[in-house]
Amino acid sequence: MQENYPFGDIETKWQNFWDENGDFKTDLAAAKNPYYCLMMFPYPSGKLHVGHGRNYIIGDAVARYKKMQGFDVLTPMGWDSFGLPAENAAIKTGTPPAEYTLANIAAMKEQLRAWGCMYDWEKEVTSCLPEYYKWTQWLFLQFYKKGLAYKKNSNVNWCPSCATVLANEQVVDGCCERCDSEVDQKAMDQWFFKITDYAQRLLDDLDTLDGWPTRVKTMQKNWIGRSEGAEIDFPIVPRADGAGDNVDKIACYTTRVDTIYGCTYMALAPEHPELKNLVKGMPQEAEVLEFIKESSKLTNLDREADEVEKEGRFTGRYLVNPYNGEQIELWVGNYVLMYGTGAVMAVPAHDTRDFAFARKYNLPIKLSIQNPEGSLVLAEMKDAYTEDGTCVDSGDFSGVDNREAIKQMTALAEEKGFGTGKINFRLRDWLISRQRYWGAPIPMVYCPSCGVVPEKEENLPILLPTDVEFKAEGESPLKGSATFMNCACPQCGGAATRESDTMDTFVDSSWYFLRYLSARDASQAINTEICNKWMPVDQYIGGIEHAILHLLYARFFTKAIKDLGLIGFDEPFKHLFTQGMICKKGPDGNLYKMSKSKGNVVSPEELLKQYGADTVRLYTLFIGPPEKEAEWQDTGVEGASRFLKRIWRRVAENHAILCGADIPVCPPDVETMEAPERDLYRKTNETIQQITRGLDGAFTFNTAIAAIMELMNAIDALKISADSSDSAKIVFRDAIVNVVLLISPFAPHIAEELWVELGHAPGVMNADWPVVNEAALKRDELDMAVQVNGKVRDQIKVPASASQTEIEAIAMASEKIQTWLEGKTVRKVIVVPGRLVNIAVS
RNA sequence: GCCGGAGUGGCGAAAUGGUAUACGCACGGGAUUCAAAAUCCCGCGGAGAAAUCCAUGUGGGUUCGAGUCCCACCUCCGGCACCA
Repeated sequence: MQENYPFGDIETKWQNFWDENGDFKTDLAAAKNPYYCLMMFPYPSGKLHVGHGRNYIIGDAVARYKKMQGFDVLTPMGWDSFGLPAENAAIKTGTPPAEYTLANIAAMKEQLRAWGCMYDWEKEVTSCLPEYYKWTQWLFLQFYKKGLAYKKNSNVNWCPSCATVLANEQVVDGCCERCDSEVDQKAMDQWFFKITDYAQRLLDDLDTLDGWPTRVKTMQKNWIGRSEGAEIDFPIVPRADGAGDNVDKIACYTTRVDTIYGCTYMALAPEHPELKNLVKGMPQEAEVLEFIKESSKLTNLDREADEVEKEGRFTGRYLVNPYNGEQIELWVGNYVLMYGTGAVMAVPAHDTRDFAFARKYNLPIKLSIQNPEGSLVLAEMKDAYTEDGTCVDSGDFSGVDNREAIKQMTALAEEKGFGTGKINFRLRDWLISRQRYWGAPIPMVYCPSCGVVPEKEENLPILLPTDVEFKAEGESPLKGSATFMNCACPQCGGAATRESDTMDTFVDSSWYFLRYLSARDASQAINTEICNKWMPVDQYIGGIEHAILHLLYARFFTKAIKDLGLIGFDEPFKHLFTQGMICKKGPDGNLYKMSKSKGNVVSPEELLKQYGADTVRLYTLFIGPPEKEAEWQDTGVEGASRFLKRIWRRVAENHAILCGADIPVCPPDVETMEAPERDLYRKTNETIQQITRGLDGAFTFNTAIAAIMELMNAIDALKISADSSDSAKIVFRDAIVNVVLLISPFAPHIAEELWVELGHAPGVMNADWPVVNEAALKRDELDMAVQVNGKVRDQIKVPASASQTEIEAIAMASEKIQTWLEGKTVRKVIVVPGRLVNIAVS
């Protein structure tokens, strides 16, 4: 056996072996013990850095571990391959998006392979290929039939730089998530998915996701934003001049109907649909219209500012509070959003924003909730009181607890017909239209006689045309393609035009995990039987950055597809693991997540050449707890490399002993061992126990690897040589074999090579995960600490069989302890078997 | 502002309420070597000559015993944020 660790040779060798052997191919129908290990599929940007690598390395370690535990593991990989970068590359270089994308996929496949990550490529899905997007389009049609896909003209988020609309989820601080340009509001006809129909289910089912990090569940809960309240109609006081209005009342949504007796004005959103009519012909009209104009300009900037001055204008109109018949002023306020009804009843005494607004414009303030101490005095209030309390000056409700009043007052509104209890969600419908080329075309047709018509299923896929021109500005490239745009109406056969928008790429990634299970099936999108067998995904692994967008959409799709009768489960991912990002110090000395723009990217190529894949994998897993962020340090890689070399060297140095025919092939026998051998044998089994426990609960790869390092230290402590006893050699060999088994999910290539060197048939990944020998863990004697008043004062050895009283006696007999007890009264002695004795003295 | 998470050596970090600092990195010393690299051995929180004392962001509390549990506060990170 070679003295030096030839990582380059063995890594190529075993990667080829796994391929040829089909070690990661899964027979979906025949599998008896399915385990679906899923990693978020990447956008094929062309190059992965070691930060991306963490996701695949963790996933591969889990897959290999589960395989050794006897599961039929499915680990597929695919490509989230529609999206803007390919289109931007086309604008820049003229390379067609398909060509650019497929070249990147090929390059990244090689990178993944070089890392030793094994996937069942027979199940590969590529979202930009017609075989896949045909079924994305098909799902769109099913959603359309069910009323889940609809078209609406609305104000949408428009990114001028990407020249496309964005979903609310893709707007961050008023800017485009992708390019950081400021997002405008624009009225457009757009396609939406009715995710709001599922708001309640998306919220409720979060409680069933025990295997998800609470952090992610909380983020989704906040995003869905459920609130319980009431919608109350305020009648409009007719104009003095007798001119009519379109409506005779304004509805407002409130979660605090209990404060309504303190309502002193109402404020409308500047975008409120009735606002312009209500002020028409009023003396205030010009001023209000000017205000609307200014506010709409400010909308985006507002979002970025921490606190924007609340401003408003009186409309000249009045409303009636239906509870007490009082007339209140109707205002327009820049702080009111077009959310709920776009109108808020203002209760300055009990809402911070209304308080500030009322102070600014000298509007009346009325107390309607008294705090439990009864100490609120209106004249002394510096800010609104927003807590619970008792209703005051609230007609029949005075004296009622405010939480109770909400129920009673809502009931009254329903009884009298001027209001109703209502639940509101912050979540809006999902805008999926994109005015871009590189996405799945929305399979809808516009016919002059039939109107909006869905394409026939048998005509799918609606292929992306190739006769298009890519320009940085202007309309969607699809609009310029006559071959694409002109079509026959699916209903009447007459000349018609296609929808020129394509779907948001998040649509593609909302169901790919189902498609892996029937990736080559040209006859249907989803194989119900196989899906029900393999889903939900046992372990999903990906970045925290997808906590809301992708994971919420995928959950919505799963529920909608279930309602279509295609699958039998509500939630797609049983366990979710979100790994932390890998950061590195940039040239300026600050820590950033790895990115090209910060100049702190570590490419795997150089590292693989210098150290090999196993070293990079080992370091990536050892760097820290996998769910936390970690800082990449080049010296750390060196350490991982050193450790693998050390394992290799131990096997090479002791090859004769490890494979020698002169040692009996039999399991270690605890009864006949000398003490040092027993210590090592115990350590080996303790290590197996610790690592197995760690990997089953959380993914404590870092401590698992530390445990293997400790075991290696213990192996070296035995100082084996040719002259050692058979018993010692057997224990030594057992320890080395277990090191190889335990490290194999993390550093699979070296493990495979050493496995063979140790005399086994090739294929450590198909070996059984080691099992603890309980007999090895037993001890005759235990080391225990003796504390006096909680401070360690001595170490004692006690027989493992000693009773608590016996342990106490041994502790008390210690000379050191005696000196600490001198002149003191022992009040209490606590014995924690196997750990310590604590003597409390006064 | 609201909701999460975190704060432990020079650094990355360990620790079911039970001996704080495992494991690794860096550093120092020694062995080997003509020399170096590699490797192997030893040391490595602070103060102190030592006994011993002090150390897990700060201050309190519960407990025989707290990094861990409770209360208050400080700092950092993430999410949400005029949602009525």
